[in-house]
Amino acid sequence: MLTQAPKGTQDILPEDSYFWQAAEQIMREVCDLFGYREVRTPMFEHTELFQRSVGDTTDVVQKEMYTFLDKGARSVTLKPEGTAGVARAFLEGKLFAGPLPLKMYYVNCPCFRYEKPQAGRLREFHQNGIEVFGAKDASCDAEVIALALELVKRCGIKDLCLSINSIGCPDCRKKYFELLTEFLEPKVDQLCPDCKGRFARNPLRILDCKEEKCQHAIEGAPSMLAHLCPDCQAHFDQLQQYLSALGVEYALDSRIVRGLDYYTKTVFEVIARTPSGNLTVCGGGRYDGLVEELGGPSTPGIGFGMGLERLLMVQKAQGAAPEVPCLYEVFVCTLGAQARLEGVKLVSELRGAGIKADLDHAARSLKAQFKYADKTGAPRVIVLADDELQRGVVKLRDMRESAEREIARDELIQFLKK
RNA sequence: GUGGAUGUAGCUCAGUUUGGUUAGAGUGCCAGGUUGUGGCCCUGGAGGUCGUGGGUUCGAGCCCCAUCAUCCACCCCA
Repeated sequence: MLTQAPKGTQDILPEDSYFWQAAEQIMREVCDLFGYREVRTPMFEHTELFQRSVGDTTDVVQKEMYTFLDKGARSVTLKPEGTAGVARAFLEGKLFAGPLPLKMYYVNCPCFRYEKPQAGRLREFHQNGIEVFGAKDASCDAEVIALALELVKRCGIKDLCLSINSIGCPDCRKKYFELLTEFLEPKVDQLCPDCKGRFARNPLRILDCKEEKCQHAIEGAPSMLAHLCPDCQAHFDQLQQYLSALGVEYALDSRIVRGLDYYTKTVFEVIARTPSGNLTVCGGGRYDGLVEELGGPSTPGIGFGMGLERLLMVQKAQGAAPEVPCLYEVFVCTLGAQARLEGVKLVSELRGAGIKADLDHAARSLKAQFKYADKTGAPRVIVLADDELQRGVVKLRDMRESAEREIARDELIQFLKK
C-alpha cells in the first residue's frame, strides 16, 4: 500500500520522461507558430464552475468528479477537463476587453476523473489543449483542427482519421430533441434500461448505444445533420470548405456527440489506428455559449484537449517514439586517487563548456566504469590515470568505433567542441 | 458503475493438474576471470513475506473465502 501509487495514477519515470518532454516541446513550438500563448490555471476550481459549464446532467459531473469540501467548507473539484478553468480565467482576467480573438494553449495539464481505469484511461491524466475566444468564423474551426493534426503528426503518429460533426446550436438542437423525442416516444419500451434513462435526460446518447435492440429502435431516426438551422448549416458547410482548402481529409460521423454540455456546432475527434485498436487522441469542438453561461459577454469559443497518455501510447504502439538522447556525451574514467581528483576538475570543465559529462561516483574498477559508460550510451570515454596525468594528456576512446587516441589536456575541450 | 481474466525474483514466465523437505529458468543487476578498457564468452553472488489477510490441513505457491491491484470488454471519454 505504502509503495503503491493510488489507483489510476502513474509515475513518469526517468526512462520515460523524455517522451513527455518531447511532446510538450512540440506543443509549444506549434502553438507558437500559430499565434497561441500559454495559460496556466489552478488544478482545482469551485465545483459550481464545472456544474455550470460541463453540465449537471453529464456523466463527468454526475459520477466522475473528485469533489471535496476544503477546511473552509467550500466545495472544490479537481479539474476534470481543461476548458472550464480557462474560460473562467478569461472572464476573471477581463480578457474579453482585450483584442480578440485570443488564442491560448496549455501544456501537460493534469485532469482528474474518478473512473474505472484501463489502458489509456487513468484517474489522473494529462492534456495538452488550446482554447480560442472571440472567433466565430468557421476558418477558426478549421485552424484548430489543422493545429491538432499538425501536433499529432509531428509526434510521428500515422494512420490518422479525422471525424467531424455538427451538433448545432441550442435552437436547432432543441428542435431536433423534440423531433427525436417524438420519434422515440412510441419505442421507449424497446430500449435497454440505460437508454430508458437517457430518453429523459439526453436522448442524443441513445444514438450511441451499442445494444442491438436500441440500434433497431433508432433505425430511421431523424439525423441531427439534417435538421441544423440555416446558420449552423452554413457554418458546417464553410468548415468543410476550409478543410478542403487546407487539404485536410475528414469523415463525417454523426455519432460524435461529446459528452460535455458546452459544445455547440462543430465537434471533432482525431483517431489513431494502432495494431491493438483505435484510440481517440484528441477531441474538441466549439462552445459558443460557454462564456455567456458563466456570466460574461456573449463570446464564441472553440478548442480541443489532447490526451498525453494516449498520444504516447499510440506513439509507442506505432514505433514512432523519438530517439532518446544519450545521457552523457563524454564519460570520464579514472584510475587512482590523483587521477580521480583531476577527473572531477575535468568533468566540471567539460560541463562549463556545455558538454554533457560525468564520472564514476560509485568508486568502481576501471572495467566497471567502462561498463557503466557503455550502458548509458556515452559515445566517448576519457581515460585518465597517473601516466596520462604526468604527460599532460588524456586518452579519448570512441565507443562506437572502438578507437582510441591521445589528446593534450589543453586541447581536449576545443577538440570535443568541433 | 457492470461483466470477465490475471497476480510467483527488477523484467518475462515455469511450478498449481494430483497439497509434501531448502520455490526454479531466462534476462537484468553486482563481482571475478584481465590490480589500464565496454559489447561476446566463462564463473560466482545478491535478489522472493509466491499481491495482501483469513480459513481448511499434520503440512498450502497449489484448495476455500475475503480483499487489493493490474489487464480486457462495456459505460464514458482524453
